[in-house]
Amino acid sequence: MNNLDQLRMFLETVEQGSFSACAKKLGKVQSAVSQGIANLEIDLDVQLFDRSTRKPSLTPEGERLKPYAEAILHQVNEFQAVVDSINKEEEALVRITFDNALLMPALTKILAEFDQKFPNTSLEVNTTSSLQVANEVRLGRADIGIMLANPSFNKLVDLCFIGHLPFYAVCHAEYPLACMAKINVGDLTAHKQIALKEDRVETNQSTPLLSANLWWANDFLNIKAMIIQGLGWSYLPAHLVKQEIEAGKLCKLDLTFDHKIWSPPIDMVTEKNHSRGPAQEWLFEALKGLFD
Amino acid sequence: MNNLDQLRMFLETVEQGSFSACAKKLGKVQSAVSQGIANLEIDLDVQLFDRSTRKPSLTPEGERLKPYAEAILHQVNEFQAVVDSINKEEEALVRITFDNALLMPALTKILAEFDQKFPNTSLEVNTTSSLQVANEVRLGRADIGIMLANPSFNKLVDLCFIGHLPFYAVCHAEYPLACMAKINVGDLTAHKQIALKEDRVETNQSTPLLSANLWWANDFLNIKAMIIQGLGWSYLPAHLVKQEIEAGKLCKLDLTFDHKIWSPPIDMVTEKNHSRGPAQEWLFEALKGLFD
DNA sequence: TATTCATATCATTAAAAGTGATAGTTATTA
DNA sequence: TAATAACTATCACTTTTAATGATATGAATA
Repeated sequence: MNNLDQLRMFLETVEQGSFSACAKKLGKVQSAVSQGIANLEIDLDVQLFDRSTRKPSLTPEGERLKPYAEAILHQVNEFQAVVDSINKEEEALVRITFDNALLMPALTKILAEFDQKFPNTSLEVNTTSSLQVANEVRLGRADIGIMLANPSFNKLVDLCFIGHLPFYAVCHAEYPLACMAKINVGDLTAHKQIALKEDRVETNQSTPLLSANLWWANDFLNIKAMIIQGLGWSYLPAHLVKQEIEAGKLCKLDLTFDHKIWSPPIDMVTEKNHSRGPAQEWLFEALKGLFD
Repeated sequence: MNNLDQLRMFLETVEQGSFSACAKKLGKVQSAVSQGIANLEIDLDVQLFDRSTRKPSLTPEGERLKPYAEAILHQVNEFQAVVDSINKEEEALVRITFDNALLMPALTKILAEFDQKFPNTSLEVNTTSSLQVANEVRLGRADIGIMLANPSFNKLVDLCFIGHLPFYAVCHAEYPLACMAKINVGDLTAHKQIALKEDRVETNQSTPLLSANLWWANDFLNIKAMIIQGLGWSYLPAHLVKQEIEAGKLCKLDLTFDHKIWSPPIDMVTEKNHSRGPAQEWLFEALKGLFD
């Protein structure tokens, strides 16, 4: 086997039911198809079509070979798709790293759209702490990062503000604070607050520390699990607790001093002065609308 | 993409590390490869090799396309293998049906060898009762059958004696008969025998019925399960109970009247006056040695 | 620096594929 | 049944594509 055009004729003739219709479809003259398939049959030493009737029909051997021919042409199409992707200068790989507090439905939706638009570009998705995000980008280990904003990085990477991540102060529905109205700072001191350990040296926590009795965790999912156990209260990303609040499993605290929802700013991070291919560019623009 | 030879040159050059070595390997002159790859690059509009050094090395784009090219050629090889199979007149499918008492290691070993010898021939394996086996073959629903011999079929199909299937009389190690020496027919009457329901009208059972208290089952595996439960004793194919006897879980009965092991004859069945392709022929010959 | 090994290029030749005309065959229909 | 329409096979011819062999050039090696 050496000639893909002959395979195309083979399959198109099966599809169309005649050599001349196949020729029309493939933009050739009838005799080209007639000879092409005859040559294929000679090459393989296999009779593919039964020509005793007006319309050529597959022999059992042709029937047996058809799926194999289809598999070849399928692979050829995959190959061509990657060639086209290369010629559009699409990246082979885009790497995105974000704080795992940000793994929300709106984000995974964007990734799904990315898959549709760039089927030939691989995506590497990593989560880490916000502090590490900027580092990963700066060291060239990620192309795009998303993190809780932190001014100490603005010299090392390109930052782009994309919105606020709303946090709710929550506790379990059975926890004493759950049914309490108009909670003030003093009311909290007696209760355990579970807070994110952020390793920030120079700047504040992204959410305030209000209770005297503090526990720490390095991941919001850990904190959520402890809150569900009824161990205390905490500020948690709204998207992480929305379902549980609606189900009545967790409660938002009625804090008198939180005039509006606590919402730390979120930055998108890219390497300084770095050009982007179309896939990365698309993802960059899409992520700007993450909080819309 | 239209030219598989160019893809072969592409991959062989990567393999060999040079155009001239590739040419030697593919039986062409160096300039053919040089031009062939140049044409491929023009056709794809993708630079595959970096020629700045003495030995051409893959560009990142070439690296990215390499596995796709390999996939195409892999499918082409599969295609060619089936073509070769067809030209050796190998069957697309061979169907074998046998009594499920015969599903023994020696048989599955033969099937594994078949897979090695005829990778492009599908195998359909069915089990049924011995009585049905000959019918399946006669009606053209199986190519080869194996069954407990039954003379009533010798007009309808071709029969070929291939050996004896040894049966052991067994019971559970805790069953009263287990430790009894020199059991005679009278000793058995008081115990429950579990026998295969064979639906034979004209001929005898393949194993004798000796107890007055009889239970029936249509599958040796069912009988085995009941024996393991300690429900009674039975004649079972040796290969089905060998392990359990060695493990001391089941016991062979010490029958005074069974001078030698009970071993009904096994016949191989094929359609009358029917020509066989090479795969079926090989399987037929291999199965003759099933009991060696 | 000379040598070796490898690639690119090119004119030429060989092979393969496509074209258009024609004749023959199989269904359809008048 | 004969005429017609719709296909396919074949063939001489043209066009396109691939292979060849010779030569020039450039990179590694000693």
